[in-house]
Amino acid sequence: MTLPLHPVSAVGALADALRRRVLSGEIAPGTTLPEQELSALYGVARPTVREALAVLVHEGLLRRERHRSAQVAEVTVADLDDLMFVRRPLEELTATSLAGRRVGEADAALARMAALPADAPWSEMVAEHMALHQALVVAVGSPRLERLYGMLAAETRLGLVRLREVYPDRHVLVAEHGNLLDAIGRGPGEVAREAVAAHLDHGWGDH
Amino acid sequence: MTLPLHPVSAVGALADALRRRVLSGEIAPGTTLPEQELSALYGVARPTVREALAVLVHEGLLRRERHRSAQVAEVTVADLDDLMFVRRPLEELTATSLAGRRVGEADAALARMAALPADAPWSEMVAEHMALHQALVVAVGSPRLERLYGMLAAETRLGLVRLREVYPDRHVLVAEHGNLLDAIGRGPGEVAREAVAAHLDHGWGDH
DNA sequence: CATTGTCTAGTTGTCATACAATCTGCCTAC
DNA sequence: GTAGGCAGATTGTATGACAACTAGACAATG
Repeated sequence: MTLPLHPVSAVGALADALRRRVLSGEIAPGTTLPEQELSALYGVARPTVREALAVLVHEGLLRRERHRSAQVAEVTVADLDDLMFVRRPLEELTATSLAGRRVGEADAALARMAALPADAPWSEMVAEHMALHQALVVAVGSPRLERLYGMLAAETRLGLVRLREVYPDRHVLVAEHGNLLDAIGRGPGEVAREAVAAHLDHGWGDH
Repeated sequence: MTLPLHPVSAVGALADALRRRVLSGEIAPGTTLPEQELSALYGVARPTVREALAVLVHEGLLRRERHRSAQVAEVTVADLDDLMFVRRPLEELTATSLAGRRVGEADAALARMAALPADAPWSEMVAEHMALHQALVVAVGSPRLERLYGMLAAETRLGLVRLREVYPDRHVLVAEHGNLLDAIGRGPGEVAREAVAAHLDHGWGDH
């Protein structure tokens, strides 16, 4: 078996860089991103910029209309609700599929989350949180589930960054995910599914 | 409210054309699609071709590796299973969300399906079938559900074209979908969900 | 005053061309 | 027969250009 080592393409690198800046909040929602400007800023050709923008548009981080500059997406409360609406069945599918299994990668992410110092930036918490869910999805071993979840992941993360108030105490977040992993690892499918439901309900029913 | 009328872009038109040819089976799985060739064939520039290919790759119709021509995806049985695996929760979500509603567009698609002459090409059957499911998804009104389903739709369709043997008698297909729409329109969420499960189980448990 | 027509500047959509990096297949040498 | 290397083909990226389109300002008209 050959290991896929990832030669970075210019588009990929640029997409990564932009994604990081958007997710960190450095580029505010609504900001326009003219292609020329990015081309000059990063020293790449405009077609390269276009492809990178297309990637981010597909991820839901940017929006683009004909003959108008790409804009950083504004995430409304309605968007977050919609996001949860479609995320739920996928998370449930993940949990029931994994029922009875313990996912090492997810446990590791939880451990890193728990080990974060109290004054660590919220964005790191979010990053580990996403890594945990991502690990679960990958463990299922369904390429399409992974693709679908990936599409939602970036947008979810963008939303989380803006909703940090939901979890005033970070320990609650850690504990909740501990329960989730336990329920998946221990119980039959039904238990795992309920744990997911409880988890998703917590921060989202009210705002 | 502004109605979105969409002027066709060159990329969009090219993507449509290629999609049609792939889905109709005119271009066999495994066929390579060199960019130059397409560029010359359709009389558009290579960057335009690249963007169009990127769209189809995202839809799962084509696969591309670095420095290799794009290929029409081969749909294995494992792929179809995986496809159903992720489609199921989304279809269930759709059905439960719509429970108690009758979707005019879906009924119309069903009617068109029933009206197809016995010797109509199978691909038309497939097209109306997809239109029906698409109509249901759209009726839910969740932009993200629509996006996710759209990603799976093209691939599903590619698979259906190769599995026409599942439904030797077309009337069965029509009847089954009639039942599905009825169950959704009539019953509470649970009934609708079961109807979906029954529908998806039929052609797929065995092959 | 409100509406409409027009102009201008800026940005994107597309094209043409070119070159470097890389893969593939074939050919040669051992 | 296998290893090594060469040539052709194809993609990845860059450069430059022009047409199409949008938005905003401004003048003309009712």
